[in-house]
This record gives sequence, C-alpha cells and structure tokens, in this order.
Amino acid sequence: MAQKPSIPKGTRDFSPIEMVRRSYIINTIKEIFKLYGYQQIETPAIENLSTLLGKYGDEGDKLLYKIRSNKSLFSQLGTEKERHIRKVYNFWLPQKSEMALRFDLTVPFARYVVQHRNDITFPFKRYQIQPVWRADRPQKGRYREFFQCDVDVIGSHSLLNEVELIQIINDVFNKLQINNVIKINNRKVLYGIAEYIGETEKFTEITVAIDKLDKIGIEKVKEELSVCGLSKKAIDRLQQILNFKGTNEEKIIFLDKMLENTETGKNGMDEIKAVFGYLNMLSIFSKMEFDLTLARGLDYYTGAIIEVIAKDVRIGSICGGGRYDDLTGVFGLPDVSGVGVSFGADRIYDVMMEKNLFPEETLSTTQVLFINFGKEEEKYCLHQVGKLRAAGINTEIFPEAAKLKKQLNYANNKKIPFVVLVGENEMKENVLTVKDMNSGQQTKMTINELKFRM
RNA sequence: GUGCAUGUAGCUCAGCUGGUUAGAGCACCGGAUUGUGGUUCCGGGGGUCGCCGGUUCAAGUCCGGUCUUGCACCCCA
Repeated sequence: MAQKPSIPKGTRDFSPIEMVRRSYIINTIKEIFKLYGYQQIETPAIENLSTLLGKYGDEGDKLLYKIRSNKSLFSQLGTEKERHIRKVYNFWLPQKSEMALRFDLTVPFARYVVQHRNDITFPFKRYQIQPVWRADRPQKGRYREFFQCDVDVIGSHSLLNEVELIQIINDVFNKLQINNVIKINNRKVLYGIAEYIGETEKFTEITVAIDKLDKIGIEKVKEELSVCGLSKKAIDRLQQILNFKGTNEEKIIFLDKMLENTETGKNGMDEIKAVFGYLNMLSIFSKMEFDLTLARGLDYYTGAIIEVIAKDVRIGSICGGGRYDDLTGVFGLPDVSGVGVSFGADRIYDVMMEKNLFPEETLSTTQVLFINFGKEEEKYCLHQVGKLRAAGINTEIFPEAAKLKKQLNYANNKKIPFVVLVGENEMKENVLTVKDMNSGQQTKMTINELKFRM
C-alpha cells in the first residue's frame, strides 16, 4: 500500500458514533437557543482579511489562517517552470493575503449586522453554529478546526440580556449534566481597579497579570507588574484588592466601597450588582462566581465578561463571552451594543467523554431491525418495514440472508433495541416475533401492536 | 512561535545492555451451533515497528532530521 493518507494537524475525522454524540450536544444547545427566541444564521467560512484583522489583538492576528486567491497567486508567477513548481507544490510567494478563515463567529456576526442593518429588527437575537479555525499549536481540547455555538443579542444595552445568557448557560449544562462554574466579571470593574491604583495607562498589563493570579501566585504577579513599571504604592493597593476572599455578596460590598470614587469602576459595579440581583431571584443550578481574576484576552469586550469551566476536568473554558459595545463601529455602524457567549462543542464533547455523560439511549440510531431469512421473507418484511417507517420509526432490514449470529451481532453493535424475526410460521400466522435485545425476551405481535409499543 | 516528551496490529500495550520468522488482550472473520446475539471453546486474517536518512556484520531497540499526538509558556472554545 502507498503512504497512508492523513489530515492536517489539529483537524479530525468524525465517525458515525462520534457524530451521534456531537449531534446530541449541538441539538441540545440549539433547542435551548430556540427556546429563548434566538434565530439562526450562517456566514461563510472565509471572510475578507480586512474584516478579521485587528479585532482579536496581536496574538489573535497571528493565529488567523490566511488564504490567497488563485488570481493573485497566478498574476505574479514568473516563468513557465516556476509556475509548474508552484502549482505542484502549492508554493506561495510571500504576498499580502486577501482572505482568511473565520477565527470566531462574533466578528463575522458584527459584519453581518452592519451589512444587513436595514433588514434587521433590533434587538436582534441570533444563534450560529459553525466551525472556526485557528493556527494555534494543538493540545488536549485545543484544535485548529472546531465548532462554536454562538448566541448573541445585539442592539440592546439592557443587562437583562446578560442575565438571559447566564440562564441559557445554566440550562445547557444542566441538560447535559456537566458540573460547572460560571465565572462572571466586568471589564469596567477591571478598569476601575486600574483607576483606583492610579495606573490607567497600564490597564492591559494589569489585567494580563491579574489573569495569571491563580496560576503563578500573588508574588509573581507583583514581580511582573513591577517589571511593567507600576509603582510600589500601586502594587500594594492592588494586592489589597486581590487578597480579598469571600462570597460573591461580600466581594461586591467590598469592591463597591473600594471603587465608589472611580468613574468607570463604579459603573461596572452597578452592572455587576444589577446582574447578580436578577440572578439571585432566579433558580440557577450552576455555581456562579464573581471572579476578579477573569480578564479574557479578546480585545473587543467592554462590559460583562463570562467564562464557564467544567469541574474536575482540565480542559480550559467550555463556554465564554461578554459584552462588546462597539464592535460594529469598526464596520461603520456605531453605538450598537451586543452581548453574547460561545459554547465550545468540541471541548464539551471531551468533557462528556471523560465523565461518561452520554446517555446510552442517544447512541442508537435505528430502533428496529428486520432479520433477513431469505427471498420470500424479504418481500414480506419490506411491506412491514415500510409501515414502521411511515409511522416515523427508524427501521432497517438486513440486506442479505446472512447467518442469524451475524445479523444479531449487527444489531448489538449498532445498539438497535428491537429485532423482528419473520420466517415461514410468522408469515402464515401474519405476526411478527419481536425480540427485545436488552432482555432477550421474544413476543409475538402484529405490526400494529409493534407500532403502538414504539 | 519557544522548550520538553511521545509514536509497535483497528484499539490498549509488552518487546531486557542492538542478535533468528515482532508478541498478548480486546476487536474482526470462520467453525462448534442450518431460526437466536451480547457469556464459553477452537481456528484464522491482519504490522514496510510514524516517515526519511545515518552508525553497525546486524536496528523496533543507538544517532540526526521530519511529521503526529501530548505537556509547559502564550492564548483561548
């Protein structure tokens, strides 16, 4: 055999069993999105490079998959020989790219909103479930091609939207039975802290350092900030805040007082108080945590930021998002605020596999298998099969009169719960022998009785 | 993008300081059992030891490169 074929690094094939599980996740999420009145859209896999560039920070730009058009490729080819070489080896000269694979669904959505503004009634609640691509180095739970399930509402400043998104998160993970913690913070609060310690120009450095707190510890964070040029006094004031431990309520009271004289910070705390105020009167099963160390790198977030992590599984966040006040502004439509979160279908899959959370019954795609005993039986069965399908029951007939052992094994492997055996006797009596594959019990019944039981 | 590991049958892994035709369990196929599976017994197929090169009389084993997967940094779903 020739060299085995392969797929690019960080991409995966999905087998039937994997697709059944993935569909289970995606359908669950989709149903909940619809339950809250969100409408689906799709956008192209490729966008103009200018649409994506500069929206995700410097790190993000590096991770964009850039694509060259054939036109620009051929227009600058030299000799016939060079042309051949480049064609065969897909060899591209360094040249300005024109397009890129989408990096997330939020920026294309902002572009969509601006482009279709006249057809959209605001607030616009949309969901979008599509793959995205990042030229990142793969690791566990980190792929170069993965699915995001986005829900956003754009064109409304109301904090009710933040609350609704958290309800959705709660519903999704409750349904999927994933043990989780919803971390909530607000960029304005982070900015307020910078205001409070008098270092607003160092806002980015401060958030990046705070973000690492549970990873590298307070001393290293202080060290890092000192290197950035923060004064000793500022660092001490920051430590005072970071050292505070307590419940969400205690943290809110503490910070509220701390930031009462900052402009943006006070604003942020008002938002936090309002959001938690709503959430406390709703029944949310997920653990919620007001987490000051949550920063999130994506440049466009301006208000609430949200991240969900799975308990007991080391895989990073399984859902994340926040409010972006002016993402549409860069496309020429200012003052349209949006907020949304994105569920990582692939990571959710990994968590559910590790924790064994896929319900057994979701794995069977066929409900009834007709055993094939020969030509006469085949003809008889085909009619019965048709009747079950007409009743909406997933049914198949084994395509050849193979040994019973093989046919039953086939049912086992596909986790088909019921098998129907029809031989000479059954045909004469006009009944079916129905075998329950779990208990092994067999019962004779008519086709209508079987339909009724399914 | 930087550093460190990893790779043997479809899957999980043995294979000692280099030494005959590279093994096991599970899975698959066939038989015991011509209409009864998921438990038993017997038999069978399947590997260019990730790929390329080097050292050696001899390489799965040592060396270099490359790719894959994973870990840390970074960032994130």
